[in-house]
This record gives sequence, C-alpha cells and structure tokens, in this order.
Amino acid sequence: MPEKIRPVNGESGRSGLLPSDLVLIESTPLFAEMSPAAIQACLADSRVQAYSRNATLFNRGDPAKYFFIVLDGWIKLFRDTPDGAQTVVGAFTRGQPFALAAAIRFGVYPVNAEIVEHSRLLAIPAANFVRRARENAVLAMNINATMGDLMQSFVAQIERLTTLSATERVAEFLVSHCSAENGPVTLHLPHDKALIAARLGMEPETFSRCLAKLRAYGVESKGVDVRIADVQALHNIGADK
Amino acid sequence: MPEKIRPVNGESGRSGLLPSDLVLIESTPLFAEMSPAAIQACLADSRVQAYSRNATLFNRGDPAKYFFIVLDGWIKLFRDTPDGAQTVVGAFTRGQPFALAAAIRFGVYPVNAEIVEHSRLLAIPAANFVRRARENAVLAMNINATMGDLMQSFVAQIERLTTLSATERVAEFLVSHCSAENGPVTLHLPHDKALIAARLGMEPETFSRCLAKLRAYGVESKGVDVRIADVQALHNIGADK
DNA sequence: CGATTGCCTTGATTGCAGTCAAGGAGCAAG
DNA sequence: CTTGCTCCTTGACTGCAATCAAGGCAATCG
Repeated sequence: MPEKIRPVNGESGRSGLLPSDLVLIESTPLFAEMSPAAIQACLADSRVQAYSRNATLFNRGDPAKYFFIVLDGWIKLFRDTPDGAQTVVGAFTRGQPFALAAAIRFGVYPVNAEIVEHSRLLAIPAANFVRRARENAVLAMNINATMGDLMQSFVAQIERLTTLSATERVAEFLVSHCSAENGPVTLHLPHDKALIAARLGMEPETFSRCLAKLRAYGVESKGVDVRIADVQALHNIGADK
Repeated sequence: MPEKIRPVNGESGRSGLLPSDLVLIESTPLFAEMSPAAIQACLADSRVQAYSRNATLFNRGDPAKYFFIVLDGWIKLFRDTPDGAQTVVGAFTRGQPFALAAAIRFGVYPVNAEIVEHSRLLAIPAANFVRRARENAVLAMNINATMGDLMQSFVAQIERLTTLSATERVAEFLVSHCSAENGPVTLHLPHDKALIAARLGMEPETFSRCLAKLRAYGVESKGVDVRIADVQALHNIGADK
C-alpha cells in the first residue's frame, strides 16, 4: 500500500470485512449477476481501511492503484484551484464505489479524495480487478454501467449549475433527498452544510440564505434536521419562480 | 431505423463508408488494439447517415438503439429546461463517438442531439456491438477508456463552471484550442459563437463581452478567426486575475 | 463553570453576468 | 442596388451571489 493510505486502527486484510459488508458489496450494481465466488475473486488482496475525519485518501496525480467501495461514512472528491478554492465534484457513501475509472485505466487520480466523516472503505487493487474484468464479460459490462450512472449524474450536475439559481439548486437537493414524493417529510442532512454548499456550487453563506428563503415555502431547518411541509410544493419552485 | 433518423441524401448501408472513414474509425481509441476484421464485425449493420444543419438526431427519452461516430461535421448534446433554455453538455466532431454509454446500457438517451453543421455520422446498432463487447475483452476495456475520458471532461467542465469567471472560461477555451503552447497563434473557432457560449455556460452577449475584454490581453477576433498574440500570457489570466 | 473553538447565520456592499433593447456587419436573394 | 435575414456587438439596467465582517449558538475542554 502507498504511504498515503494508513488505517486508523490496526486492522488490515480481509479480516476487516464484516458479514454485513459482504451483503452490501454483493448488492452493488458493480457485482450484479455475479456469483459469490466470482466476487470473492475480484476482491483478492483488497483491504478494509478505517479513516478518521479530514484524512486524505489520495491526491490528484497519485497513481491510481486502487479503487474503493464505501462500507461506512462519507468521502468527497474535489479539485483544488490555484487560488485555494476547491470544487467538490462528488460525495460518496455506503455502498458506492468511486475512483473506478481512474484505477481501471491504470492512470492517475484526476481528483483529490478526503474523508468527510469517520469511514470504513474497501480498497480494491486495480491490477487484479482489471485482470478479472478481462476474463468476465459480465463484470466488464457492470463496470460500464457503473461509470454510465456516474456520467449521468455529472450531466445532471452541469445542467443544474448552468440553469438553476442557488435557491432552486438547494430546493432540488432537498427534494432529491426526501423519501416521499409529496406531503410533509423530515430529513436530516447527510453532512456539513458547508459541504452541501460546495456540492451545489455555492458559498456556505449563500446556502444559509437559500434555506432562509425556502422558509416561505414550508422548509424549517434546525441544525442538520430539516422539516418540509410539502415536498410537492418544493418540487414546483423551479416552475413558478 | 427509427423514424427520427432520416438521411439527407439517399445513401444508406455500408456503401457510404469512404476509405478515409475507415482509417478514421480504426484510429479511434474505441477500437484500439483491434484487428480490422474484429472492427468490421463490430460495425455490422452500421450505416452512414448524412444530416443537414439543425436536424434532430434524437431526443432525450428516445430508446438508445444506436450510438454514433462523427465522420464529418459537428453535433451537440444538450438538455432542455422547462422554461425553454437549453444546456449544452457536449459537442462532438470528426472521429469522436457519442451516446455510447446510453446505447450500451440499452437505456434511453439522457440528452438531445442536434446537428450543428452538415454532418456525416456512422450509426452503430447497440445490440450487435454489445454482443461483440461481451466476447471481446479488449473492446470492453476500450469502451471503459472512452467513457472514462468523457467523464474526465465532465469533471473539468464542472470545475470550470464553478471556479472560473466567464472571461477566464473563454480564455481557457481559446488556449485549449490552440495548436501551440506559447507565442502567437491564429485559430478559427470550431462553430457558432452562440454555441461556444452555451458550451461555456454563458449567454452569447457575455461571450462577446469577454472576447472584447481579452483584447487587452492580445486577442483579436474577426468573425470566426481569432489571433492570439501570446498564448502563454492568455494561459496565465486565471492566475493573475 | 467559563472560555474557546467550530459552525452557522445575518448584514452590508460590490461586482459579475443575465436581460432587454438597439444597432451594425455580412450574406443571399431578388 | 436594395431588401431581408442572421449573427454578432454594444449599451443600459437589474439582480443574484460572492465577499467582507460581525455576531449567535452549541459542543468541547481546561
């Protein structure tokens, strides 16, 4: 393992994989339609790593020898700009693979990865994985599907950034994190408001102001808990505003 | 073929493939490391189609039965918003495949495609292509690489949209389309200024104003021809501005 | 317990880019 | 040559969001 990757606790190797982790991994679209044995083969030499908040997982430009599946916690992918600002291009949580494209191409990571909150990750070496993909058409196509999903989310992100106002982006974010389609809902934000703001391409102050504006539409926020009077009404903000 | 796809001229079938087209196709990363015979197999039932300006190739939501390689011309991918605005998420020209991800997943196109200027496209049926990919590991990994490239361009686009001012985005666009790294360069814009503006996430008026601002940095534009006094100086705008 | 720290909110101001509107350049057709 | 058209440019104005700055709230720690 490269020196960048240091587990918080001493555990390493496959022993860190809990039974619930296995269930999680096997339900990932990346391993859809594959036998447990085949999945196990893909995970050869993979390791469970635990990281504490703010740890750096990898930096842009590092050789991409591993890709990861989040077992628990949150991580963010971002780019740094010369003047110190950073652009968050994605955030991943339980069950989601990331850095797959970079690892498969044996290239370098095109973004930085940082732990948002204490996380457990499965680090899967690219070399063995690619070997399996070359032999297993199902796996290769699963990789395509996973990357395709991510691409669609990027397209959606670009669309939102260019066509929606800050308030509308916040409204859409809230709606997309609601369990129900309509009626009153209480949800709790997945992470720091500052990080959400970054994901939505705005400053924390602006995010705060947008939440304040949305109070007029039945959105009450107290800390990380948000109560929405009517999800449907929030969904329509883009149309009537 | 779906009714949306209507060739401008009467030609159809493989006969439309010029020798120079074959060279172009074989040099695509999508078919890297593959034998001419294997490539031919992938192109079974593919057709060359010619389209005139402003033609609609497909709409968001259409079943993605084909993907395309541009033989000549320009096409744009975009999304429509409820209020009529449109977000351009990509533009493709000679040698570039597009709509690959959608076709491979047998899904629907997530964006609209429109012909920017008179184009010749190779339309490749997804069904046969996917069958080949399942049998040919090299092809499957080439697909991954192609999608990975596109993903990186999306990440870069998101970064530019969130961190750069309109003028800086224009400057970067110009630099990225220069042949040389420094010194004086003359280039001609690949398409309408209005389309470039859309690709850069701004209004045509703003694009025009940005070009005007850049005159102070040695950029002279006359129609679609742009002369840059010093590419390096332009490249540094992001830093000192 | 009071103090410190981190996170969030709010206020005041500035600047950038969108919008509306008008005018100019180039081109094709008549 | 004139007309009409499209595309581009420029101007004036407005509005949104970034920035700078200050204050509130809660959790942590000595």
